[in-house]
Formats: sequence, C-alpha cells, structure tokens
Amino acid sequence: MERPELPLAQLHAFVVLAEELHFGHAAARLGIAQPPLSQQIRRLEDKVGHALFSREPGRVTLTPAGRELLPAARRALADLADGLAAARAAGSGRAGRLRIGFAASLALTVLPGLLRDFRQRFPGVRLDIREMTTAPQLAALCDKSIDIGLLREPPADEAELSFRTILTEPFVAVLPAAHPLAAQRTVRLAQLAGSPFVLLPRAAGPRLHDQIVGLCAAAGFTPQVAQHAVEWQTVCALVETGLGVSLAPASIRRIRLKGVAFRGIEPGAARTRVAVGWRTHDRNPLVAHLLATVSQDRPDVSQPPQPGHDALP
Amino acid sequence: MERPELPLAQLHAFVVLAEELHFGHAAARLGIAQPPLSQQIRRLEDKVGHALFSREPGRVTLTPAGRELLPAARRALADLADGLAAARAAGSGRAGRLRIGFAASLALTVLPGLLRDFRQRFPGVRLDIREMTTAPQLAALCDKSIDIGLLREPPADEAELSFRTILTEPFVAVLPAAHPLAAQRTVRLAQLAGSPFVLLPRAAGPRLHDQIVGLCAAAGFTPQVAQHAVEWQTVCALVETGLGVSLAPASIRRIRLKGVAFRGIEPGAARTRVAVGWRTHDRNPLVAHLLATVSQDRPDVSQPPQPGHDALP
DNA sequence: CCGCTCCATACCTCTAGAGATATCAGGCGA
DNA sequence: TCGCCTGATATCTCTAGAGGTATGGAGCGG
Repeated sequence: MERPELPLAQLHAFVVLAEELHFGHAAARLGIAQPPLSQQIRRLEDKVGHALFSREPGRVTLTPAGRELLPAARRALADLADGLAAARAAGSGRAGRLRIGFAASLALTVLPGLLRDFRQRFPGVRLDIREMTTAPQLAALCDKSIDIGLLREPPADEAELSFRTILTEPFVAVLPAAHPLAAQRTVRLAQLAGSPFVLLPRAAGPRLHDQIVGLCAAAGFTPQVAQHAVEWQTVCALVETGLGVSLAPASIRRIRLKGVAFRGIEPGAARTRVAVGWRTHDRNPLVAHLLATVSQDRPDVSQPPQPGHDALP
Repeated sequence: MERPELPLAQLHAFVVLAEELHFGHAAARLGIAQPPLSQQIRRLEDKVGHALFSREPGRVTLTPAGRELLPAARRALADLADGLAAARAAGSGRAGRLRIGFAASLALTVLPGLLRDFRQRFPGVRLDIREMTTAPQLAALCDKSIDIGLLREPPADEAELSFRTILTEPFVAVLPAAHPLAAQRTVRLAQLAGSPFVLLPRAAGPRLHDQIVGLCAAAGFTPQVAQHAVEWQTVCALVETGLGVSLAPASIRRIRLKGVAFRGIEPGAARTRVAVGWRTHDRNPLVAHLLATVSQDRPDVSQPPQPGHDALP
C-alpha cells in the first residue's frame, strides 16, 4: 500500500467545483474567496499531473481526467464520512458489534429474555451470538474473540475476567419414566447410588461437573458414569432410553420428553449459578450496556416444580 | 456535503498499524520513527473522539470504534488510488471514454473498420457510440456531449469545429427493379425527371440534400419529392414499393433488397464526402488518437460496381 | 470604447502537522 | 534487580498549504 497522494480538502473542493462548473459559485459554496479556490485546484492538478478542468471563455468543463477522478473522489469522501459516523457510534455505545458466547442450556433460561431486552434498548448494535461450553468461553474472553460469556459456575481465579451471577437454580434428578424412583415426588441422593449415570464431560464445564460429583460424594457414593454427553438435551435423551440417571440444573425441565421424569432431590440446598463474564478492563461501552441489561433482567426460576410437568407412571 | 475531517496520511498510518498491531513494526513499515507514529494516531483519535486502539501490556488491539473505521479507511484509500490511476490514464490518453456520433449510413462504410482498428490500438478506452444525423452531431460537438462526429458533407463555416474528409464516393440512382430505367446499366439524370423522388429531409443533412437537389437542377429539373425518410434503408424500402426513385451515396448498395436496382449516373463526376469532425481546440488525447487512426485507415470504395450486385429484370 | 464578469497570478501571514531526537514509565523475563 | 522492549510525552524544526488581498488579462455585451 502506497501513501495517499491527494489531500481530501482538495478533493472536496474539486467535487464542489465539478458540480458548480463556476469558480465563483463553488468558492462561495465552500465559504472562501475565488483565488484560493483557483490555487487549490491548481495544486490538485499539479499532483495528478493533468488538468482536471478546461477553462474556456464563459464556461468551465471537466476534462477526461477530471471525469475519471470525480466518481472516485465522491465515493472516498462518502466512505470516510460513513466510517467516521460508524466509529463514533461504536465509540459512544450506540452502535457496533457485541460478540456473545453462551452455554447451550442457557438458551432454556436467561438468554432469550436478555437478547430481547437488549435488542429493544440498543437496536443499532449488532449481536454476534455463538454457542460454546464454559471452558472455550473463558479462552475466547481472554483472547478477545468474544466480548461477553454466559456460563455456569464461573471460576474463582481468572485474573483478567470478572463474573457476575445472574441467577441460581437447584438441581433435579433426571430419571427414566419407568424408573422405580420416578414414582416418588422427591428423590434422596443416596437412592441414586445403584444407578449408572449420564453426565457431561468434565472438560465441558469443570466446576459444574465437580459440583455434581461432589453432591454424590456427600451422599456417600461416586457416580458411575455410563455415558458422557456435551448437551443436556442429549443427556435427557440417553436417560429416556434407560441408559442411566442424571443430576442437572432445574431449568432443563423445559426439555420435554415423554419418557423422562424430573424429580427434586434431598438434600435440596445445593444450587448451580448462571453468570455473565467479561474482561475486567474492557472499556467497550456495549459491554457496560449488556451488564446493565442483565442487572435489570433477573427472572426467578427458583420456584417449586409445577404439577403436570412430569410423566407420571 | 461537509468538509472532510480526517487526513488521509493519518488514515493510512491507522490502516498499517491495524494490520501490524505493533507501533514499532508499523513505524518501520511506514519508514518513520515510533514516536511520530504514536503522535499521529493520537491526533487521529482526538479527531474521531474515541480511542481507536487499546494499548495493553504486551499487545495492541483495535477498539470497537477502530474496528468500524478500518474498512471505511481501506475502501477510501483504494477508491482514491484507483481514481488517481484512472485520471492519469485518461489524461495521458491510455484510457478514458470517447463519445462518437455517427450518421447511420456510415455503418455501411467507414465505421466498422474504424472501430475495430481503434479498439485494437487502444483497448483501455471505452467507446460510447451514438447514431445521430449530421445536424444533431454538430450541435453535440459544440456542447461537448460528443467528442467525435462521423458525418457527410461537413459544413464550411463552423467556427469551433474542424473536419477532415475520410473518403468520397459517387452517387447512384436507386430504382424499383421493375422500373424501365433499371434495364440500363447507367442512367442519365435527366431521365429521372418524370419520376417522383424519395429523399431524406433537408433538416437531417442540409448539405447532402442540397447537393442531390443541385445535381437534379444541373440536369434541368427539380425533383418532386413524394416521400421523405431519415434513413437510407427506409428510402430503399420505399423505392422498392414503387413509390419513387432516389439518388444516394454509392455505399448504400450494401443494402440488399430484391426489388431495388442501383445504377450509375451520368454525368458521374459528383461525389459525396464522408468526414470526421471534432472541436478544433479539444486537447483530449483520445481525440488525437482517433484522428490518427482515421488517417491510417482509408478504405477505397471508389471502385466500379461489381456484377451481380443488382437485381436485373 | 467602457464596464463588468470570470479566472489566474503574485505575494503575504499563519497554522497544523510531519518527522526528528531525547527521555520517561511500565511491564516482563532471566 | 537489571536489562530489554514497548508505547507515550516533551520539545524542536521545517514545510506545505489554507486563505487572504491586490491585481492582471481575456472576453462579452451595451
């Protein structure tokens, strides 16, 4: 790429003169005297190396060189005016692009409402939304390929990142409908000791995985994982086939499968957190906007299960 | 249209830094020291009103405002580089647009060869070709809406315009095939006195019209025009129907109609001229190129008619 | 011929910015 | 801790150009 040769002020004067085809009128339109305009055009012509205007008695016309330069000058001036407006809008937080990563299960809880509210308040902002499990979200936040992460069980020791809990929800047992424990309203964790488990891999969400395993340990057993699945929807489908049972965040009740029963657990004090994450020193105003939207938008899903939701045997 | 706010040199530096994301490397690439680059970017940021780069320990990244400005800056710089190259090419005669007007009958003579040769020699030049009769061509040359005119019988008294004869051709009589005179190889003009004529209106080509009328007058009669037609092809079609006879430039023999006979005339000394016209003081190098091409490209159509061309009764 | 219009040229002042050198401050790694 | 890397800041010189005023030359019309 070479250095630009033509000054924009001169190109602007050129365009105005090309429209007026009269040095006096163009000078008045530019708010200057005629001789300085004459000099400006001369300087531009010297830089191009050819006359851009033909000066005849009684009229000024464009030369072929001038006719070639005019559309390019117009386009460039317009490009820059647009780009400057867009840069200012982005800088002030009225426009721009916000890149959001989210864990799949959050599509069942906070994501829809948050996106709706944000779009309503900031229609000029383009949202780039990508599904990613927790660990990849943390990496993407650090390397700046996303601006916002929506995830579960945020880490406590990320130096560059900050997190804020949006909501907490209890766990539920996920059982095949025909499972003997499905007949109960609530399941004691110890009762699950004899059943194989279907769980997400630790790598997908280390803290959530460890929390679930920890609950089982507190109940006196280590879950025997028969199958891993990255998505909670897949977990439910495998449970439905009778492959095993699971422990999951309560919001997955929204996944409605005939052959799956969701039951409250005892002890029921444990909760899993949903959080928004961002780079601590990120000054992007859109990030601040989204955090503000999250703070005003806190749906409560800690209500008890409603009758009719589960497939009763 | 407002004045441009951002200097191109600063935008150029911005683009290079956005590519390198390292002040030292970008400065080296620009051929300056790092502090001046730092100052330049600062000045640009002050003009935009927002930081364009985020400076963190160990790395430089674009802000949202910077990300919005980058494509616009790139486009504008490219537009101007292209426009400047096009202006220079047009100014030096390597490229640009040439607007040519031509009388329809010249499509039967000089036009195809001229266009072919010119395109071969100047492939970068766009040709804008419009069919116009002689009088509109003269007006368009004067008001600069065409650069070149190809016409017949150029005027002798146009102050701003110059003309050069490309070729001359004799006249032929245009007769219905069943006309008694069609049996002759050559027709004396006086023999046409009793027949109605089909001619182009004087307004379409005053001098050609007057030349034809003058030939008849020299032969002792004034042609009785039964019908006018602007195109020679239409003239031939009307002659074919038996509506009348005509006198026309010899090249219209190329219009092949079964029911039309073309015959040489006596006296046969008169010739009609085909000329190229241009504005005398036009400095457009493409005009010079075309005039040069015309000078090297002089097909000779003054040969006698070849057997088999005419419909014999 | 004279007055007016139109664009060019000459000369002037002022300013912004381009680029330089010198230096500082912060962070990182050995 | 020290050395190195990186970007910022301070200060300086120089130049191009932006815009002004005054004037000149050409052409046109009354």
